[in-house]
Amino acid sequence: MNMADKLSPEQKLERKRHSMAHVMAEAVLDMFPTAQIAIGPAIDTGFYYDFDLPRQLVNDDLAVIEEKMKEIIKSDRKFVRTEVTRDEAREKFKDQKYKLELLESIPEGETVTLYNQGNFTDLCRGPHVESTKKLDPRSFKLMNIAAAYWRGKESNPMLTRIYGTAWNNKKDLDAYLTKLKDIEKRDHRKLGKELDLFSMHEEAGPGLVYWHPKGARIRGVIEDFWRKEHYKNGYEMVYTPHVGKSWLWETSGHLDFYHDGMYPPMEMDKADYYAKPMNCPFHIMIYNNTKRSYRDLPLRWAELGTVYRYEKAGALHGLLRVRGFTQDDAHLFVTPEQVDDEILTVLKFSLNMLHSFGFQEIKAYLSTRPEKAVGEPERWATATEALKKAIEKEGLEYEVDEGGGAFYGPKIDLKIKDAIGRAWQLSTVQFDFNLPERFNMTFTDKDGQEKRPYMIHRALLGSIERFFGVLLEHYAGAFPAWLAPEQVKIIPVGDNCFDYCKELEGKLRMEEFRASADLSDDHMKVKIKNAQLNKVPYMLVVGEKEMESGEFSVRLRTGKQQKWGDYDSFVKKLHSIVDSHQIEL
RNA sequence: GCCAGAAUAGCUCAGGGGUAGAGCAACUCUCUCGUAAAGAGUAGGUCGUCGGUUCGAAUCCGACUUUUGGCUCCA
Repeated sequence: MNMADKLSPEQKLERKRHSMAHVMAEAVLDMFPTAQIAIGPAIDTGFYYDFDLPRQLVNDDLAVIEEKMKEIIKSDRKFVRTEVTRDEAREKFKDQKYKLELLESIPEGETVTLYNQGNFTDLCRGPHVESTKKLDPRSFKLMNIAAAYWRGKESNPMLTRIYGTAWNNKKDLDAYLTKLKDIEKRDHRKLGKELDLFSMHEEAGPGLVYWHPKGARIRGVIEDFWRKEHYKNGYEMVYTPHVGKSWLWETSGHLDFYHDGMYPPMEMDKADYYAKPMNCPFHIMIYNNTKRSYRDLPLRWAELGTVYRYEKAGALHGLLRVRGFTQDDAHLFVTPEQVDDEILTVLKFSLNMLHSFGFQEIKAYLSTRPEKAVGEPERWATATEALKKAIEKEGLEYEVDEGGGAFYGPKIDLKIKDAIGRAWQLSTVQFDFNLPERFNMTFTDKDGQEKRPYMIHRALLGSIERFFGVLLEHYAGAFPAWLAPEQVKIIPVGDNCFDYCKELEGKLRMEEFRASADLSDDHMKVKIKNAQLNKVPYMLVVGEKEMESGEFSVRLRTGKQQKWGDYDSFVKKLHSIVDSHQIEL
């Protein structure tokens, strides 16, 4: 019986991908005999291999390497495994400095193995397919050339990495390539430009977002909803400054530990002011403004607080990673007895919020105490237990990241899956044992003792910018009616209907719908096309027929026609869809 | 920050050592139209910025800015 038969389909595919990496290395060495080879593992969608090459690669090289790989695959080369001694391996790779380094890092006592196919031998744990004929020459594609540091360390030499994608067959490869195209079509940067939602400006600073009127409308809807829900759920809103004197950041510890992530200070009146990278210290200032009693707790203070963080230039990415963004932040200050209830409540709230925006598939990640941590172990235990109980009570699927918490407290992160199955982290609920100490926060308990409250930091959407980017990609720009920047486009058939359409627009606006009549002198078909391209959910085409009968036929952005009756029933129907936040049109 | 690619009209893009092109959008005029593109015309660019090479640079070279993909997947 063949070993391979016992492998799961995933393991088999991984083996193929890893073997592909070796095939690619052979092709590259054939092209550049003096190349140094580093590592070449299988990854989620294929494989890569890192090389130190005598010259820079250009995109055209990929096609050449790809052809060579196909030849190698077709020539049916066996993958041969050999066990060798360390000295034999050292001799074999005497010209390959990276391989020698890897060899040294293999623990004593572990068997050293080589894999050979054709003209290529690699220091490798394996396993591999038996022969290149098990690989489908049409199942892979070299994707891009990238740079990577040797062993991922910035101080190490830079290597050339070639990424390839590989699948079981051509069909799977094509499906993957189609998916990539879909991802490209959904790209929030592209949609943001096409739908005129936001922009960034190099003259005015990278990573800083400008919300255009249509983007601002959507953001406004999100924020209004967010505020309303928070009031319903027992929160109060606070507003705090955008800058604070260094005292604040020294006390919070940010200047010690988070200095690199902060914008540099502005000097004024001989004091240094910093743009806030977080809202927490400000909320604590409000807490500490008066003496607090256990009767006051829990306190739940929320703020759409705009923060500024220095992100590495190379890390910036559309709305998903920016330098100025608005957190949907809140801090909960609770007594020890309230922790369990409070955590459960905030988790439920968070799930409801995510559901409202159309995210149904949600997974939790619990991060526990790392080795270096502040705060008494009992508090950590209480907090971690509360988080875990809440997740389990909600029946959420979850993973535990042991020791993965921040030094100041355990946390739950929630990740949603979008329309095409990608995971995004949005919500986070995080205990903080550090700041209450540093700011000496207290409350007076029943017994007259001054005690330390538990402080919980939480964001449901994460940041508005990032959330908006994720939403945009999730819906591919076609927002549900309640979020759409424009809900109804009124399209006159001819200019004899303009007055009527104008009147209709006014009436719909009085109903608080975002509606407008297209009174340009374009032809009707063009108006429909424009509304369609703008992904306006509902189009009312109004001509003599409608003016006479008072009955409307609604064109959905899907192209479907619907009979919604007269004006009153149209309004009623639209209200029911919008007010209930219905996702479908 | 580091490596590599990119930057041409509002947008999408072509071109390329001899001085700038298309489509769409904009503007003007004509058409008044029944569910995704009516016709004609006009205008629009220091070819990202700064420097260098050259008789001549948008084109070649360098720096900078912005942007894209990487820099997490471990023999």
